[in-house]
Order: sequence, then structure tokens, then C-alpha cells
Amino acid sequence: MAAVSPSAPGAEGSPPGTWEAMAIDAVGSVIEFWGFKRNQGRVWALLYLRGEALPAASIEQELTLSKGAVSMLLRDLEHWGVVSRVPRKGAGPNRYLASTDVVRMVARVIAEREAGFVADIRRQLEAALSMARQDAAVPEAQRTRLERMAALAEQVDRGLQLFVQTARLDVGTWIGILREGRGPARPAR
Amino acid sequence: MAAVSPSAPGAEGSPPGTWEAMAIDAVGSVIEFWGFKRNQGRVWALLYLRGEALPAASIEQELTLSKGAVSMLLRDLEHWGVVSRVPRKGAGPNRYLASTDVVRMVARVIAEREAGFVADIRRQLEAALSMARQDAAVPEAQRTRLERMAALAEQVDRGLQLFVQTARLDVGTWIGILREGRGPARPAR
DNA sequence: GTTGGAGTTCAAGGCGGCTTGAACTATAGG
DNA sequence: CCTATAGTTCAAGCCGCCTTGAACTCCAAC
Repeated sequence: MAAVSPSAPGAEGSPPGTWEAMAIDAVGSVIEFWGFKRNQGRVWALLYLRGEALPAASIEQELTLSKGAVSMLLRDLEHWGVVSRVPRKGAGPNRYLASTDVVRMVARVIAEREAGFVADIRRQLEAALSMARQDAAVPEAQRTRLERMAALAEQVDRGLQLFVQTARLDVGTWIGILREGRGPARPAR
Repeated sequence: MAAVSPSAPGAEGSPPGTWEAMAIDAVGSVIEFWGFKRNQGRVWALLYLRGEALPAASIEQELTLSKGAVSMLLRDLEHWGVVSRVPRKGAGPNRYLASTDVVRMVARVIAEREAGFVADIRRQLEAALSMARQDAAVPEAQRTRLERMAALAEQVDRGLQLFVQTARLDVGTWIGILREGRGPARPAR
């Protein structure tokens, strides 16, 4: 065993290098931020960084997760299409491979979730508004403020939709980045 | 007492009308979605809908919160500038008033939080990247993938910044909506 | 048929964040 | 100075989400 630098890998096969863990955790944070589970992001990041299909057991080891957790996380990721199961060739265990199309997938999932949420809110506000309108006992001023709130919700909704659209354009650019092309990773701007 | 329709207020002073609770909860959901506490949104919504300054005790009653909770929630809201404390005139308790500039305030807080988060992530990825570059044992392919990930983070960062900027423009439009002007609440578009 | 590894499912437990409620401070009035 | 009310602070409890680990299913090899 050579000198122990912080990033010195133990064996060449599966180095638990500090830098790798760092990157993996960074992805985990991002994914968590977007409303998914932290470990979903970590699993995907591990698979993506390794570039090759890994068996569930490896994931379990590298990320120190339980067998059950890995199973559930992989099921989710597979369901979203960001990880694919590579059937056992011969007789070994299944292996799992990261898709480079994550961005598209994640973007779609997020967009759907967001859309549903916004729609719910607007529906609730509309309902409140119609109740307030039917009820003659509601002071004029309050009804006005409620109307303003509903109007704001509508505007924000429009803004979000606009954002999603433009973001979708950007996503087109982003998608290519992770793919294994040969051009430089940074298209400069 | 008249017939009891679902939205019939008990007394004219403080009707716990169903429609009001609905609207308040809707705002609470939105606020929670943006990473704040649900009850922070509910308190602001109550104050905004009522249009007048309310004492802490009323908030406590209307939203069925404890005295301590109301105190802390109001402190936060005051700190962000979306609620202002109206000093006791004479000798009564303090009263609290909703600012109509919420949108601006909330937008600023969110933008700051987001910016800090994104910066953190990029910093972590950069650190991982430089470690991987120093470490000769890291396979070429893995380094490439890590670079791509960092590049993606940078692109997404740019996208977010762009969004924040355009959103800021929209916010200019939104801000006016809640104010007590006399024009129609909906500028139609 | 049986043995063993891979993978799934789910109840129990752990963990973190929010709320409560009581103790505490501050301020005005008696 | 004493009392009462408004408001603040914080430890303890609660609640919901996530993970664990064990039981179970499936399948291939023997």
C-alpha cells in the first residue's frame, strides 16, 4: 500500500476516492433540492461517473446503503428512465447503467409535478373566490383583496409556464453535455 | 342567526368563513413550496386578506396557533419586511399589518437562497474536479465525465440566473397587483 | 426437490424539523 | 414596589419521511 493521500484509491477496481464521494454528494444535494430523494441522485451520479453498468451489490457498498434501499431507489430511477437495467448475461446478477438523458427526464418529471401543483393552487383560489362572491356577507374590500390574490396566482402561473418553456429550450442544449461525444465538454457559452 | 350555509360567518367581526381558510391555506401551500414554513404563509395571508392590522392574539385564534408560534412567525415575517409591526397607540397590544410588497421581498429572499445554493454546488464540483485532476490514478474517462458534470452545473447555473433576471422583470408587473390601487385587478394581458 | 443468491416488500425504528407550553423578560399601571 | 399583560425563548414532544433489516418470492443450478 502506497502513502495514504486523501484521494489515494485502495484497490484499482473500486476506489472510494474522496473526490468521487464529493461529486456524488453534490449531485445528491441538487436532486434533493428539486424534490427528489438525496440517494436517488447519489445512485445516478455513481453510475454516471463510473460509466459502466454496476451490479446492485456495488452500489450498496460504495454508497453504504442497505439492499432494500438500493432496490427501491433503482426501481424509481428505472421508472423515470434515467437508469436502465442490463439483463444478466450468462448467469451473473443484473447490472445497472446510467442514462445520459437525465436532464430531459428530470425536467419532464419536474415540469409535470410543478404544473399539477400550480393548477391545484389556482383551483383552490378560484373555489374560495366563488364562495366569497356568493356570500353577500363578505365585505367588499376583502373580496377585492381575494381577487387580487387570485390574479397574482394567475400571473405567476404564466411566468412559470414561460420559464418552463425557455428552460425547455436550454435543456436542449444541456442534454448533449453528458453524452459521450468527443467535442469539448464546454461549448463556451 | 340565519340559516347555516357553509360560509355563513358567525359574528360580523371575525368570520372564520370557509372561503377565507381556503385562500389562506392555498397561500400556505405556495409558501411552503418555496421552502418557507407553511404557517408563515398563512399568517401573511390572513393579515393581507383582512387588510387591517391585527393583534397577535387574533392571529393565534384565527389560525389556531400557539402564542409562541405566532411570536416566532411574526418575527420572521417582520425580518423579511413582509409584515410590519404597528406600535400600540394608547395602551393596547401591538398590531401587525401585511405589506403588499411581498412579492418583491419573497423574490429577493428566494433569489439569495438559490444563488447561495447553486454557488455551493459548483464549489463542491470544482473541488472534486481539481482533486481528480491532481490524482494521476483517476482513469481518463472518469475525469471526462466529471468535467461534463461540472459543465452541466455551470450551464444550469446560467439558466437559473437568466430565469431570475426575467422573473425579476415579471415581478415588476406582479408587485402592483396586491396594492390597493383602483384599477382592475387583472391587467388582462 | 432442494439449495442459494438476487431482488422485492414492508413493518419498525431513526432522524430532523415544527409546534407546543412553560418559564422568562419587559413594560405599564396601581 | 408589586401585579398583570404582551411578547420572547427554548427544551421537550410530536409527526412525517426515509432507511433498515428481515421475511418473502423468484429463478437457476445441482
